[in-house]
Amino acid sequence: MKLTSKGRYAVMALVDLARFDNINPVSLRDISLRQGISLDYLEQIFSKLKKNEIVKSIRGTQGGYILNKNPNDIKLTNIFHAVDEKIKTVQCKKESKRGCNGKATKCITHNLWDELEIHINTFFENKSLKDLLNNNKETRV
Amino acid sequence: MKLTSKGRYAVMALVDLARFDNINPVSLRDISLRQGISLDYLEQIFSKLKKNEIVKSIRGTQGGYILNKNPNDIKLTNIFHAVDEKIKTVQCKKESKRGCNGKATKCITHNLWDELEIHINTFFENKSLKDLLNNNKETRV
DNA sequence: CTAAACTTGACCATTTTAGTCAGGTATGTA
DNA sequence: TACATACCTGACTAAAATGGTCAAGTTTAG
Ligand code: FES
Ligand code: FES
Repeated sequence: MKLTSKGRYAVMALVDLARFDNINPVSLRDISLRQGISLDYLEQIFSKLKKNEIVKSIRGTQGGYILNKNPNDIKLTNIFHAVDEKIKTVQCKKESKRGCNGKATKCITHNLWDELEIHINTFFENKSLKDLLNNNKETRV
Repeated sequence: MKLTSKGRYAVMALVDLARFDNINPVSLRDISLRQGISLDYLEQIFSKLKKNEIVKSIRGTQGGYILNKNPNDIKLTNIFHAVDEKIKTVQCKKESKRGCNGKATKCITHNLWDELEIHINTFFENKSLKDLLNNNKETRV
């Protein structure tokens, strides 16, 4: 059970972006340098963030990305969803009536994993980009 | 972020075992049939559970496995640890002072992932095999 | 007009996962 | 004592996921 770097980088990059986007759009190049993430990889990630309306892009020289929402309204859930970082604890398809073993009933641990998934998602729903900014300022002082 | 089937099967098999081990040891063959898990794969898993003193084995005809502890004392944490199902949210080495980007300080999201890891582990520490048995009985009624 | 920066899509090496396979060894029962 | 049952061990591997790179654009400020 581990986090993929896609989700990790997405959050990292957005925190960086949120810090600097007050004045000008922020270029991926800058984020790449500051956070040590490959530029090509960042492009993939931001393409998805844009499709999900979390950021806006500005083309041309001096272009870059800016947030499309208030940091307080961008939850980790939104970010993870955007870059396909899925929380998958159950093996079966949730909608299906069949269990993961192919039987007609759900397996004996199905409810447990479902509970776990809710537990984790709760964490993500309660964290916004704003929280991370504050948190980071605190630890800086 | 997903659970591997090693962890999932381990818990599934142990719940099955806990239900039937009152009278006789339970053979992997039976668990395999009831839960639809490959026998060869179960053997790998139980080898680890045994090394970690979660189950005991009885060889020969009519042999099988029995729990080595009270179901109330077997937490999900113990099971996951035994089969190497690790929760890995941070990228960096925790003990190291360096960040995941190779820099001298921890990255701006490190604290967040650490918090997440604690959040998940709390869930596992508070769930015992006993809870799962009860839970399952309840949903059966 | 040109350099900076976004855009798109194909491609790929490595690692992890989820097992299988092939041999054992121990022991209760007939 | 034979033999079937069930544990035990380690090597092997196909398929999927991961974590990127590479190439070839388009857009626009200056
Ligand atoms: S995880 Fe849903 S049926 Fe097993
Ligand atoms: S996750 Fe620990 S430094 Fe980035």
